[in-house]
Amino acid sequence: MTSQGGTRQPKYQRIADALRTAIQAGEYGPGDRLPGENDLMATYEVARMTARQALGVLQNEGLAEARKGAGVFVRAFKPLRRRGIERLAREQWGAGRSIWSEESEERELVVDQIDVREEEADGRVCDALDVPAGTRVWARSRRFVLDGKPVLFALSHLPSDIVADSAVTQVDTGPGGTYARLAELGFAPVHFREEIRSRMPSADEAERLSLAMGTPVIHIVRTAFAQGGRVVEVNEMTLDSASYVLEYDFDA
Amino acid sequence: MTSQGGTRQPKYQRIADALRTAIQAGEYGPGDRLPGENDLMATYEVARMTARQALGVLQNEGLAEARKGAGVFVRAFKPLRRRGIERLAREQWGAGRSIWSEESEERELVVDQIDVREEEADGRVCDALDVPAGTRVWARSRRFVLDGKPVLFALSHLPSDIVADSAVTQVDTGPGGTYARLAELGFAPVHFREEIRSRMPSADEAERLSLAMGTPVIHIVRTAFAQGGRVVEVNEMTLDSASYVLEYDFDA
DNA sequence: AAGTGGTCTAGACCACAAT
DNA sequence: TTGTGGTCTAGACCACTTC
Repeated sequence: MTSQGGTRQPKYQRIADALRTAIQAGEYGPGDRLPGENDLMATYEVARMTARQALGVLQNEGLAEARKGAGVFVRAFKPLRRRGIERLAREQWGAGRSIWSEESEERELVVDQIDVREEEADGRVCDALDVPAGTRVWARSRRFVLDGKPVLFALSHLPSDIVADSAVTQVDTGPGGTYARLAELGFAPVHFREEIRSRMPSADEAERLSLAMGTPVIHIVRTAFAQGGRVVEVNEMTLDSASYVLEYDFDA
Repeated sequence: MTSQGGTRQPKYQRIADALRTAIQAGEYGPGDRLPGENDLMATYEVARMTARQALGVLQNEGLAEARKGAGVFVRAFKPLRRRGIERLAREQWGAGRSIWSEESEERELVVDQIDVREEEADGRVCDALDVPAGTRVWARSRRFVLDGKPVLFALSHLPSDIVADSAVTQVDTGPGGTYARLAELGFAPVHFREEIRSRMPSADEAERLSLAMGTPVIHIVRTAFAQGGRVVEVNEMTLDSASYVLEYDFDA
């Protein structure tokens, strides 16, 4: 009687299925506590590791979240809407508004872990910026924390020969941000390309974004082009997938 | 000596870190076999479940893939590039080309699990289509398999009062596909909105797309608008995140 | 203090893949 | 046939949260 008792499915999957069904039926709402390891051991007559494995399935699916010493809870989602195209319209940053003001209405946005430095671009960045190997660039990295929850980490690279003497090299880039400064320097971005990937986070990323198990990250690489086609910025963003829905609006 | 021996990290994490470092250093390339459970038990002097847990970490990160009876292997990635905006330009489907011909150059594309039926739209679909509850709609679902690997599952809904007597209700929609037929009916899409989310797959989705552990799905909901703003199609797509990079190109 | 999840051990049988 | 990963048991100690 070690494994299946006539059925094809492993015990831990059957237990996970039962819990998942209960969640979807609304028996457990967002934030509710699920039956714990001890409960499952008793009701299903299985060993600790088996009950654990069942709860692990739900966590890996992103449906549940374990809190040490407290229990396993149904996760709640309330993602931000990020309008990929509107938010970069010239009027937005031209008017001195932050690109962030719209999507963080009524919520407390903190930008921390800010780091601004000049360095020699590595191969990957040179490729993206379309500059020769070893070119000097400014690197700006920062983390966005919304209502106490880290939601995004951004790493931006700009060629030094363009931004060297501007506020882009400062922690505070001033009204309208980096793109307003680039415009003043005669390198206003006129075209953008965003590449989107999704994958599971590294342990490092999971920590920086306080990600629960079973939470992928969305990776966006935005390339900004000035008139004439020169690349003026490459911005790599890593987002908590549970905190975002991306939106792109365009004509046929 | 049950858990840590002076260090803060769990053993299984240290083992996983060592393997991850080795992979990133190129000691194990894509497709290579990693040390198995028995190897790890011997070299790190741990129990089976601990070695197992270490390998589980890498699988959940999407870096490795277990093949029963064979071993654990480093995963390989070669994503398709999906150009979100260009691919929907009027010229593409207006000229009778399939929207798919571009991105599947030189590769064998099979469309299977095709299902076309009329039904009463549920609340979620009514909402998305902007029609009253209970409206009749045509539902088209199909799966795309590229070189033997399922990469995408699509479920499209269109209002019956628009498409009822057209080839949209047939398995084969004819040259140019659904959008060409809509154009002939006087409801050519002129505007699109794509909403993008990422999450871990349900067990069902994982099976339909043959997803390895640690592989998120990308969920795209595309809404097509005709002149005047009427919603003519809502298409929900579920993509294997390991098979895709999405690209959006637009002007400031 | 009691209960929870996190880690770990040392066994076991199974289905499957490679040889 | 041998080795692999998949499942499962029955214990154990720990750190943490809640009361």
